[in-house]
Amino acid sequence: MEISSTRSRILDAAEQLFVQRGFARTSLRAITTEAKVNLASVNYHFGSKEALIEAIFSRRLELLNRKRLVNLAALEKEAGTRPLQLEAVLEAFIRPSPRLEHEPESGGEQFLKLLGHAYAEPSQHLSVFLRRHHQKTLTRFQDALQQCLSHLSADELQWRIHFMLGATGYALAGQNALHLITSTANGGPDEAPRIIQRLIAFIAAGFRAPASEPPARVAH
Amino acid sequence: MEISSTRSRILDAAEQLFVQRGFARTSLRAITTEAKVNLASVNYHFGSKEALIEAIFSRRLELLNRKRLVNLAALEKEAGTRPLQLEAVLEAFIRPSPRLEHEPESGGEQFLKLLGHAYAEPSQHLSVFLRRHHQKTLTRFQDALQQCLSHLSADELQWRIHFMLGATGYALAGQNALHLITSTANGGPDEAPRIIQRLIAFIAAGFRAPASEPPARVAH
DNA sequence: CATCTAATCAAACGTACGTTTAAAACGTTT
DNA sequence: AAACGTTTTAAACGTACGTTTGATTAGATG
Repeated sequence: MEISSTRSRILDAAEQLFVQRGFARTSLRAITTEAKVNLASVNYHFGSKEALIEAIFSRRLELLNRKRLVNLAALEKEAGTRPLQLEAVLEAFIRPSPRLEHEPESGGEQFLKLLGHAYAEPSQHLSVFLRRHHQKTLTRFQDALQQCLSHLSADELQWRIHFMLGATGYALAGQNALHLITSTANGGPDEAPRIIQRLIAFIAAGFRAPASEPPARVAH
Repeated sequence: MEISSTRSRILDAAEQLFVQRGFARTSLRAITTEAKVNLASVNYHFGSKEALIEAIFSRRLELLNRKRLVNLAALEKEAGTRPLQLEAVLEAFIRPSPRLEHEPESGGEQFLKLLGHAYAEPSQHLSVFLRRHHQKTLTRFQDALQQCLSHLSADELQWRIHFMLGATGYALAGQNALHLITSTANGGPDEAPRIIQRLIAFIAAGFRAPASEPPARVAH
């Protein structure tokens, strides 16, 4: 049973165009032309452009975060009473990113770029929406990481998670910064597993760093 | 001699509004109203909205990258023939970020948020512009880092620089992700030095991680 | 076959936008 | 004070946008 060809055609076309051009600079007319549907059908099926954007994120994020939680649960089950391995936890979090394990059927290869846009986008509404979607997953992983890294205070851990999100998002979302450096590294399509491996090595070391002591009060 | 009160008023107002609302959703009318100047003066002084955006970035990035290079040069001079210390190089790069050493006179406190927007913005024109501005600084720092980290291949180093940029930008640009985690960490205004210290500890450890070996070819 | 609901369609609406124009005001030079 | 280039101003232009409307079609229900 197909829920509505029109509905999904809009979602697919919109996602693709939003990735390429961003939210504001992608018009409903461009979306409906690409999707080969009538202009009014967006407002009919979704209500508004903003609601369409949310629908796109819901579709991907639910799957993404579910996979992350499933991975983590499997990890914990396998470990039994032994402590979790840091790298394994990180991999459980990062692996499900749509772009990495390219899933052609779901077409979500470039979705992470969209997440990047969303976090940079200063729309209050959207960021509240994203927070709601991520919260459960993040607190869950925070607990798991705290177990691996008992030498870190909760504060310190949160900051490092923050850094991890930044490094991950940036690494996966764009080639932009890659070419900032005169690049010898060409990102072939199958470099993805290599990137994730490098990323995890980098982040794991960052997490394992000794807690930084408070800054000394300097006279000037 | 004041170059033009109108010109700088536009730059200041535009920068502030762009940070708050993004590029696309900030109209010239909003900018000129905020700046208390005539609508047409933007096109008179800058030519177009896009040129205005570039002017804003030029103003900040030139100062930012100059400071970074000056810091690095001072570091090298001080070190003489001895190898540079990794943390010092990282600090030379990150410290000049306008938000951290808040310089009220230049008003660039929130400029990093704008950089975040720019990198997420899929406008080809803007990203080319930014690349041009950053290139010299980044290759310079890449060389310095390579000296500190001779165990890393050029490829591996570039990726780690990439990760660094992500973590840094994300950490400094937004409180967004902070509150993704149910946050006990409240970011007081003078937490900035603490953040930078944590950030450098995290990144330095990431850089020092042993080079990740190529992934084993798995049958499935 | 009649009836009803959901979906599609072409067309139009109102608005907000970046940009242009042409006149006025200003400041400096002669 | 006259002439000139520069800057400011109010008004308008044309366009592209998100959304709404009302008619039409399609498919299910009785």
